[in-house]
Amino acid sequence: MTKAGCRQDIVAAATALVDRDCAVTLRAVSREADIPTSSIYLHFPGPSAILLAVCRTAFAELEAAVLGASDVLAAGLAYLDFAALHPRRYRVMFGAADFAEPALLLFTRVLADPAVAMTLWLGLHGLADQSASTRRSQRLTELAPRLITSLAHV
Amino acid sequence: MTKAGCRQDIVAAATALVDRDCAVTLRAVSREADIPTSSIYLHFPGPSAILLAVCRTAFAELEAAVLGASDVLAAGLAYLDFAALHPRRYRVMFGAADFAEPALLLFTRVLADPAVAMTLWLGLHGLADQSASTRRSQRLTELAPRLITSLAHV
DNA sequence: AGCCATAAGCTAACGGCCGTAAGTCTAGGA
DNA sequence: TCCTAGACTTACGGCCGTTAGCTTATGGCT
Repeated sequence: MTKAGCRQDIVAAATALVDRDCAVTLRAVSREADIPTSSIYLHFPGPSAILLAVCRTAFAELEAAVLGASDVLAAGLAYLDFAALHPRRYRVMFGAADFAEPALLLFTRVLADPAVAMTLWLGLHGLADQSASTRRSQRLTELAPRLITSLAHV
Repeated sequence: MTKAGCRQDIVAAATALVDRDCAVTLRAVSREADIPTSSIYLHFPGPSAILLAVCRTAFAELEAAVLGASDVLAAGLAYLDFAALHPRRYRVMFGAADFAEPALLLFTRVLADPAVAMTLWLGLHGLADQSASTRRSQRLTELAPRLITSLAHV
């Protein structure tokens, strides 16, 4: 038997590339997953489809974390934790792909008022996006709870 | 006399590429500015230096707009206006490059308390980053003033 | 004024990585 | 046994960064 991997292996390999912030190219993915480049076409039509799959998987994880929280503060902190834990993945989700709409919907499930939900998410996103790129995380996490409670009571 | 352009032409060409969200490669810039590729080396050591110059120029413009505002609300709106007017440039500034520190400093000049300045900027950045990528701008601009005043009085 | 060193401007090419596809080989069911 | 579909190798064309080398203009010196 040969390998040629399965869809899941490919997504895992691509995710690893994202986390190391390498470019997600067919060749890089095939190297990472140790399968021939052209075998990828058996599972995906092209590179962008792989990236989309990575984002969908990552978003599902983020969604579970947020919905598993007991109150608004915990949900906000869970959101920020995800971004701090997987900074590159977070940036790809809202940079290359556009998962803003699903994220918004996510917070309307936590916080009924849509305007407040949007405001909260925008603030969280600003913080998450920046904590993803710099070494300011210390200062940022300190004021996260204040930011969240402030935004949730506009 | 020949062309070969000058530093300014190169930055302008690269900025145009960013705004059209094309990749800023030496060859793309040289095509855009109508100069030979290798002439770029007379002004820049490589592609990333060009992108940095683009970001610096854009940030100077953003800074002028924010500092020209009369009060905090106007400053916040000026910040958002810039992002809405030059969405790709904004994303490159805080994505590829990291202009978070300067932006933070900028708001400590508008708003004395550093913690409040940071909170305000994080909220603005979240909104700006998302208004840059989607057609939600309508809904977003409506709640911008509320967001700003709410954040500026944490 | 005439000449030459120097630097600017440019063409062309090298090697590398990319997406994609054509073609070969192999295993396993009809 | 033959046929089909998965797995794989190889190659094509394109864009990239970078550099070597040619041509042309410039400016100081005799």
